[in-house]
Amino acid sequence: MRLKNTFFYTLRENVKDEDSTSGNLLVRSGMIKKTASGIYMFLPLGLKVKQKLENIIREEMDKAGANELSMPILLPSDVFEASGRLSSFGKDMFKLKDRYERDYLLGPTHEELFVLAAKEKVKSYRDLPFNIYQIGDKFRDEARPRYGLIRTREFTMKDAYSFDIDEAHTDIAYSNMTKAYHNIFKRLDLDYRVVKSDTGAMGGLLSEEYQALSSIGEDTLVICNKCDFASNIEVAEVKSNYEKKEELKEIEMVHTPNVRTINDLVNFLNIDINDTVKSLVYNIDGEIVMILIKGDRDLNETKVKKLLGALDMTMATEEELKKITNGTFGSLGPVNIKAKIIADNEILKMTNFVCGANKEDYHYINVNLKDFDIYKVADIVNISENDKCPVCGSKITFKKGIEIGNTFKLGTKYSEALGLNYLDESNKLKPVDMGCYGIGTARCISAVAEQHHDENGIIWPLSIAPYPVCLVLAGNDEEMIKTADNIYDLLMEKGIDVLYDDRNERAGVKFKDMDLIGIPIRITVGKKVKEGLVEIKTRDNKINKDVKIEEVYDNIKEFKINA
RNA sequence: CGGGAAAUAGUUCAACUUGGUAGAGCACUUGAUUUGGGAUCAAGAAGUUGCAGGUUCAAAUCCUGUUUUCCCGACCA
Repeated sequence: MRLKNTFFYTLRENVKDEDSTSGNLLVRSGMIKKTASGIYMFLPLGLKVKQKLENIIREEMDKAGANELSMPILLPSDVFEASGRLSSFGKDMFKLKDRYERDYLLGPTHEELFVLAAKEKVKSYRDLPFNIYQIGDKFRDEARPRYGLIRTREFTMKDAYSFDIDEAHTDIAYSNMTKAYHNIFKRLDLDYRVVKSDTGAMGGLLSEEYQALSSIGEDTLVICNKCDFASNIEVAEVKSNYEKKEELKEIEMVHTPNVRTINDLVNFLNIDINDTVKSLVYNIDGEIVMILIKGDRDLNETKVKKLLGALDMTMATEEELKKITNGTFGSLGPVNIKAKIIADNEILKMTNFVCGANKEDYHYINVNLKDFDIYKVADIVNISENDKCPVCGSKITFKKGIEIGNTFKLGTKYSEALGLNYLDESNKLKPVDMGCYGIGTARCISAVAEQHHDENGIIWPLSIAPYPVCLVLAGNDEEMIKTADNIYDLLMEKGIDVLYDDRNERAGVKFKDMDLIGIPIRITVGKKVKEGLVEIKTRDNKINKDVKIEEVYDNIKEFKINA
């Protein structure tokens, strides 16, 4: 494409409403533009990248035997009522009414519709297995959109669903998808990890996430330095070997003026943080519950929810706190509390510890298990970098990741809720076993830009660069123009998509722009045309050489652009 | 949803404290000189100061409301 007379622009300065490097680069290079919080335009260059990425996904999905289809975005609410997710998605859904006041919503996800589609086909075990997918837009009213395309309210996603007769067969479909995912993310040149994760609102048996490593990642990944253990922190098991055995002393109340936090407490009483217990009060599905963890630990709400089968948990308000104690937030403890108590595993190994006395400015010392009743004990804290790998006991490392894809074994949750059954060989009615596989396509674009850039701009991998090759006309005498025109015509004829910068700009401006938008291969037609030479340079600076004009195509061929 | 900051030309910001003709850099237009890493000089064009109300002779500036955006946190298949 010739740049002159096309919709192309770049910005020299960062914009103020983008918070991430990748977001700013994508905006400055004229690929995307924010319309409202979490809503973006895709401009010509950005759309090219998006389409290339989607085509890679499409190729790999089709190769894996999946069939593409397209689902509507505007959905009647009752589709979600049947599966019970109208309430579990809650505020995240964009809701609207039609002219007859009937309830509709913009689809935040499409499991229900895919099940409805499958019901049309599936009658017998002979109709299974199959895998269907779409690449389409989802709408979620995120509380806090951020980081460019990483967390948006309208976004494109590939979602695929496998349908099988039982779990064993879903396993086959699942590993098939796993292979396809590795192919896809390798082609995008992403540095990523596969981690175990929470099944969350999806429900189901197993969930794995594909996480692109990045400092702006919103997820914390726990990775073993030795074995292949890798997990999202929200489900990483804590195997603590903490234990302290002492002769039990008698509980005693002490005056602790202005002590509010665990750190205050440790400093004031001059004690080991391991001898303190943090008491947290939560409203869990309407019930006020106290949760006990060792003073240096952070609570993992995902684990608590899973333990109780709860949907919603928020920290108690002052009003809610008053229902169970006269104490205030800085002085809570389990002794004589009027609430169920849930304790972390480590609490059982502690003796003579310190906790709040449910009376402002007072704490108990020498508290022991005999001083209160525990309703449930479980692993409910976040793993820390000081903990050991729960599988092999080696050292672990934390990394930040952007969730670019996930895969679920759903089991029969949706097929049972929505009546997707088949007749097996013995004429028995059975629910279909399902798997579900997502990729956040727009999010991948940001992840790639986040991992591949330098101070001058984006460095796209060949696979999704808006154009693989740019041709810079660095001068305006006739011989140069003629040479550049010829090269352009030749390469286009050979099927190579060239971005020809024939603008009436100085060479420096063109170089800067081509670097910013990140075209992987640059051909420069300049002064050396007189000697019969042009320059070939790659954006990553690995190649920078002069070649004979008649050998340009042979050189470009070596990059295997259309392979 | 809680806490904080902000909204002025396409964009990044100034002017607000102490009310009185809204300025600059980048981008844009024209001309000259330049021409391989975001050129220089000169001359221009560009704004209902987010919106609505109020105070005042006079409001970008003070007051009230409202909307939007951003940040920290909560939340988040």
